[in-house]
Amino acid sequence: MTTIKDVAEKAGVTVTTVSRVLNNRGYISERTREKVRLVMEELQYQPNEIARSLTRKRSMVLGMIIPTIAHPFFSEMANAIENYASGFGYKLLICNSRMEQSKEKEYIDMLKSNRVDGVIMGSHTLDVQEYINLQRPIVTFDRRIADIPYISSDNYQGGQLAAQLFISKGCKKVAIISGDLSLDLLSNLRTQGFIETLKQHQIEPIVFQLGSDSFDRSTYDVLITELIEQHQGLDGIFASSDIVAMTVIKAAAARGISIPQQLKLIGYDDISFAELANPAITTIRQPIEAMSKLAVDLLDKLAQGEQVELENTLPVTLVERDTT
Amino acid sequence: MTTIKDVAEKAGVTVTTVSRVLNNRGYISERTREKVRLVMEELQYQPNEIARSLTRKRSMVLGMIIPTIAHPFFSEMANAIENYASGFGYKLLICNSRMEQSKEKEYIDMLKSNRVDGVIMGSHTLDVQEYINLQRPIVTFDRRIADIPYISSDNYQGGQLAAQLFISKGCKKVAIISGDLSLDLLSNLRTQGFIETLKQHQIEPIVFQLGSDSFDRSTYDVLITELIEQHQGLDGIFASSDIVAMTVIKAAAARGISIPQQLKLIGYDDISFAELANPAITTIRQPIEAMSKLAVDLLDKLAQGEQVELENTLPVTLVERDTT
DNA sequence: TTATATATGTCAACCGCTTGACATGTCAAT
DNA sequence: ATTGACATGTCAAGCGGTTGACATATATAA
Repeated sequence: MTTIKDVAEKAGVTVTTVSRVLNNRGYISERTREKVRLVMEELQYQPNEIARSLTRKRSMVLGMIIPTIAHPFFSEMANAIENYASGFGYKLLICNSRMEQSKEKEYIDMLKSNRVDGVIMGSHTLDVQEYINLQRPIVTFDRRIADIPYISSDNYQGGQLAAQLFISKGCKKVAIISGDLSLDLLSNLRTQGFIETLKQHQIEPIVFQLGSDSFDRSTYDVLITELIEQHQGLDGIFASSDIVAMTVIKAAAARGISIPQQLKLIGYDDISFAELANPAITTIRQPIEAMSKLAVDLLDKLAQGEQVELENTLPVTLVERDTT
Repeated sequence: MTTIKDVAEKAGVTVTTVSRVLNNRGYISERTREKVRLVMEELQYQPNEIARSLTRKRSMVLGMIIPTIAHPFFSEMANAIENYASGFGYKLLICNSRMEQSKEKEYIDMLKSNRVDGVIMGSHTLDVQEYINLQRPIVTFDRRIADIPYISSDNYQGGQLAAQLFISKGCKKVAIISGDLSLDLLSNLRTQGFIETLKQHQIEPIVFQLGSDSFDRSTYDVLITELIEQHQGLDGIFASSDIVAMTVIKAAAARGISIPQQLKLIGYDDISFAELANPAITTIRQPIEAMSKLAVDLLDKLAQGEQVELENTLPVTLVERDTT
């Protein structure tokens, strides 16, 4: 590959000069600048970013550790992050932890070794200490860890909104399908908001926990079928994600339960499939785009040594479609 | 950050020795090895991979350029690729071209500058030459470009399978919703296989092209509604992707057309949502996992300077569910 | 005329690690 | 006593760029 030296020689200048046009610093006449640019073109010169990263001590790479990019919520988020971050010149490294501690640890070390400029944590199986040892800008999604800035949507509000909708529709016997409540995740506030709001209206919801392995869809249907069969007469289900909601739709259809007539259903996330589902899912929309931008902005600020807000909670909105 | 020098000093050896235990080369006594390892632990030493990449001339990074990671087909593929590639020690850089030439070009240059060890191209808006200029291992999906190895599923066979299923179900008036046939994509062979097979049975399918911007879902419903209304009495639709199929389901439901009774529907890809849809979609399954592995294997071989097969077509399978 | 901004060059250290060349020393086997 | 495998060290160049220090030359403004 052609190096800066090759360019310098061919252009009849020194590497310092070439470096100057490359980085726009120091004095350079338009003449020289053009000459150098031309040679770069001719030689198809691409500066070696690895070498640059080494000296600059900035890799311009962001790492994102998530359970799996195959999950639409994460893939939509990764998409938004990459789109926005690329505007800053950042690249995005994807790491699928598969919710395994060992993988998560490996990735953290890897990102550290690769001197990424920031880490976005969307998978949280490790102890607090491991994250802190990262020693570089980091933000988490939906989990509060020590002094690490976190981003989340207003889960409590999400629960409230869902509850209020059920109430306004006159539901009497409702259930919430939650994630693993024993995990220290902010998303569990949804359940809290949901329950508390319903209680104010003298309704005691059934709480149904989906295992901790909640990114594994294969067990969903069995569990959800179980829920529906054990609790006849349910007239409202608040699912912890749109994917779970889709499974509920299928389970209901299989039993001849009509949605929304007999059973009302609310999802969570508003991934693009929520609208595509049949019937289209009423859901609590997380502001994925805004959360993604915020993540990048925070990391960028942290990288510049700026202080940032630790708690970043964005509002959710109810998107009513055809399941309520 | 602690460097190899710090480790060497603290362990009372030279950097050469530390480098030796790091890379497992040369003679090293178990004693020294342990001593060095211990110091690494204590100092929380993480070798700077950027520096290593610079000398080794291998970044251990793979780049993947796709229209958008938000599309389930690509996110599932990225997931499979990342999972498999991480076993080789490769990291995955995601690039969303959004089907824009300028972005695609930028990413190609970026990957070149970052000296990635391989590129997976799933977005093809540029001229052949641009890809060749990349000068490093590259594989493409679903497009044949000069001497670049490509991977694709057997699209023609996919079209055949769909056609045969319609025939066996006794469909008489069928349509295919294809992508942009003017693009030089192997996926267009689906249409060919479909049409040719049907013609052998004296059926002339209606071919309906979805614009080239086929990763933009927003226009789907209007177009598909149009198709259904303009061609009353359709009893079979072969959609170019499961997502399109989901839109067909909705459009049909909105018009009271029952699937599969009145209209049979076959999707393509078998993304995980195909099964989750209501009704579950009968589809042509692309072997995403196998294709992904193959991509990594090919790149890895190319990186080692080995020769690889240029044409890599993997068989598809029909997965019959509830829409046929 | 003098001061100052502009334009370029030379030189060399540095980023953190790898690696080849070569020297030296230990220890066990012959 | 000799040989050779093993263990470690020293030295230094190289990967491709960046950057500060300093020198010099020209052009322009005061």
